[in-house]
Amino acid sequence: MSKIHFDRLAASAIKDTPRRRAIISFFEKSTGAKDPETVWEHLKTKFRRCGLPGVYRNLEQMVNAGILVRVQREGRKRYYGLCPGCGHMHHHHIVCVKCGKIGEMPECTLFKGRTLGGFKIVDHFIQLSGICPECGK
Amino acid sequence: MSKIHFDRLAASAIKDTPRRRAIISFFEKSTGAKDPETVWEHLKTKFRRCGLPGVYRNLEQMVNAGILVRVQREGRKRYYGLCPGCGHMHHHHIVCVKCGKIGEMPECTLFKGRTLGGFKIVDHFIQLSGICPECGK
DNA sequence: AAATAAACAGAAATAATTTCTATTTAGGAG
DNA sequence: CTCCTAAATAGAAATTATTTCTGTTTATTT
Ligand SMILES: [Mn+2]
Ligand SMILES: [Mn+2]
Ligand SMILES: [Zn+2]
Ligand SMILES: [Zn+2]
Repeated sequence: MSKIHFDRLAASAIKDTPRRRAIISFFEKSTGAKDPETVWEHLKTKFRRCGLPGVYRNLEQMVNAGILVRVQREGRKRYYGLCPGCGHMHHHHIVCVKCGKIGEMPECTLFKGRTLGGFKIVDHFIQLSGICPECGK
Repeated sequence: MSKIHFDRLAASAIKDTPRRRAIISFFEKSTGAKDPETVWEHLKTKFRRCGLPGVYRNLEQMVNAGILVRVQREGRKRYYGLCPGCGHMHHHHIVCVKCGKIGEMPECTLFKGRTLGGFKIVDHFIQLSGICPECGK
């Protein structure tokens, strides 16, 4: 219910449009990560004219703006969800394997400036999956 | 030059075929991770008849057999390379951003049995990128 | 209100991967 | 060694996610 994502949208370099607000609202009202087509299905009920390419564009831009996260799951499809730590620095995410809810791994200094088998580590990507508190009950 | 990958092929559930041997040889002779089409281009010079779907199938099966690794890079294409730790347990890889060479993160107990923000961690995927010893010179 | 730049729709194209069917090949039994 | 069966394969076609393109609309600045 917090407005951090709307605030972030307003503060970002991309424009604050009805579509982008609707995308945030959709993610807030539903649980878990969604593929672009699912987001589109919803937007079509809100806007008379609405194209899938626009949804792709917006999702990517909102990731760059730090509002959304892109999560990697099985298969060759992308999924997006609200970034819980919206606006913070570099961090990683954990996705619930049951409901798709997204959690967060706030600080990560695991690989900072380290070397591994002679390789100097320059970047790292971590994708955790797990069971969220609700699904674990 | 070690035969671990051929040995592993012989020991695995999948058959030891000329094509699979040729795939291993190709990776041994060249440096770094390759996409399926690149592997195919090479195989076509070795076998008169050779189809891309077969290459896809073999690459995946050889990953399951622990001979190859699938690496995630930018874009929506897959890449494969020889698994240096071929036959060992669960482990992660580091890819050189310059030449694509694959290195290894042998033991990983970072997330074993842990909890993160209420999520019980059940699986994790780590993809590191870096600069290999040769490219670092 | 006019100008400028960003957002957008809709159609079409692209590119990677998968599916399908018929044919070939490898490894085991006799 | 020869036959048998299951696995492997080719080649064509289909699928699917994503991207590109062009013309129009919308938001923001002046
Ligand atoms: Mn990190
Ligand atoms: Mn691990
Ligand atoms: Zn859950
Ligand atoms: Zn290198």
